[in-house]
Amino acid sequence: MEEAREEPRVEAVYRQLKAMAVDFRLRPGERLNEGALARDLGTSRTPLREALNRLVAEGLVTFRPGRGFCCRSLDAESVFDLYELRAVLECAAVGLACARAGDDGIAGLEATLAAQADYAGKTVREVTAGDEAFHIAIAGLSGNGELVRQLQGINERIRYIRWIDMQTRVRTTKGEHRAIMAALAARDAPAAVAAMQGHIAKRMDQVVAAVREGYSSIYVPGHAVLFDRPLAGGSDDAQSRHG
Amino acid sequence: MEEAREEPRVEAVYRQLKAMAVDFRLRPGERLNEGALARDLGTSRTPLREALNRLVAEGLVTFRPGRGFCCRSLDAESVFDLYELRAVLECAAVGLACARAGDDGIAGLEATLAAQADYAGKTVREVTAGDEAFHIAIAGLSGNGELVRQLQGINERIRYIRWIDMQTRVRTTKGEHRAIMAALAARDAPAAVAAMQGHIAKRMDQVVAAVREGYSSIYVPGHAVLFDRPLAGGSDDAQSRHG
DNA sequence: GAATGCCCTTCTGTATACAACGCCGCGTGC
DNA sequence: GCACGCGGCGTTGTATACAGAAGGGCATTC
Repeated sequence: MEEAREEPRVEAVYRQLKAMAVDFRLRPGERLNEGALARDLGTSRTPLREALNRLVAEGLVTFRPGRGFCCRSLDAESVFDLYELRAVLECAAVGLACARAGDDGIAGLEATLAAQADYAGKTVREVTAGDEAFHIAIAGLSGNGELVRQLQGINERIRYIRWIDMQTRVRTTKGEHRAIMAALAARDAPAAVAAMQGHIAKRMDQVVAAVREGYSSIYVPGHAVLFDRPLAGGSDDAQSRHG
Repeated sequence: MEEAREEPRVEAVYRQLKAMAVDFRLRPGERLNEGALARDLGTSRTPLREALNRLVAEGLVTFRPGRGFCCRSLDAESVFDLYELRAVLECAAVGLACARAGDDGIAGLEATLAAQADYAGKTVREVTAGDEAFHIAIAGLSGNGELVRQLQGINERIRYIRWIDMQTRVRTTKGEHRAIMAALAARDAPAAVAAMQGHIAKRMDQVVAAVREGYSSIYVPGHAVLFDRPLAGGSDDAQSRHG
């Protein structure tokens, strides 16, 4: 079972467009030319517009009647709001997970975390995907499917920022994840929530400050290639070697 | 300035379809015939499908490739998840509002609440709209636009259930709202969060139980007319008169 | 020289046409 | 008698055509 071989045009277009919007290959403020975009994606305008409408509802693309679609912009306020919302949801998730997760679920999460221990040779994209997967897995352990769904929507909108952030913060992430994991394994909800809150809030401060102080060249062309460059470091002991 | 006189077809279609989906005039499980629906709405299939795609992304409509669109269904699990998520978001909102709301914002909210005191002659739809508006206004005072946005999306999905719930619970709502308002005015975040949590959790238990125990005729045809019937009661003193 | 109005181009908004797929009923074969 | 296959009908999926609006450039006028 490689994949469902029946994939409608619009589905492929949708996924491609989403990927383009997430990593800002569609630049904000710039009107998307439907004709050209449809040609590039090898389709017609009808499925293209259907896909774009879905992305509008998800907040990845904006739409102004008569003027067409354009990619969202990431100002400091939106980033702050999204990070704050993410913190709220993830803290709630980990608290619920402490109460509801099965032992096998926690064991599985620990295994996943262990598998991510060595990030040597991985790209920023891959490491960030692992980070996101860890957080989503916790949300999954909360048992609330809607919570997972909302969180995924938020993740898509801040993924670009997390890529940037992850370029410099790889090493501190792991320890914080371990602390969250430990509290979760101990079913210590207050500790888990506190650890999660601290984990996200620290990132939020750094990220929002960066966006606010004019580093709004977050979406510069050519930036994206950095995310596919393998990282230098090895296991988490690398941190002490650098110290 | 009555309204922006330039309203594209798709926008009108979208709002009409959303209204139909919210109050389950589109019945769940039943395939929507695009041709017929387009004819009914006086448009063609293209804008109809664009609107439906937006509703899919919002979770009001589901879509299965090759088989078309149909209205979401509200099983007990979804309702539980949505209420739980709503509680998480609203508790966070009221906590943030305690810290951030301006005095004028709080005054405005108090005025709104006072204006809702008398529900004599109002329909369930109207009273529920007021209830929702109160909660959304609190979220607005949190200063987090994304939080408001997410909450509105959730509200649309559970509005039908709140209509049903509100038929019997009108009177208790008001006192609870006053308690939340008082804690918010006193900037007492823990009390406000606790009041909000209790307010929503109480409703959640009742509502989920009702859905779970086979009262899944929540979306029976003809049910909707009840929501447009004026209520009997008067001001909140009515409660003591009944007691 | 600058500003404003008009025309042209290009793009969006919507309808419609056609192709492909799924669904249902019937017939045939085992 | 049951199951499998086939064909017709209806629906969805996609392309394309056309109309209307927005934006830009040029000319004209003050």
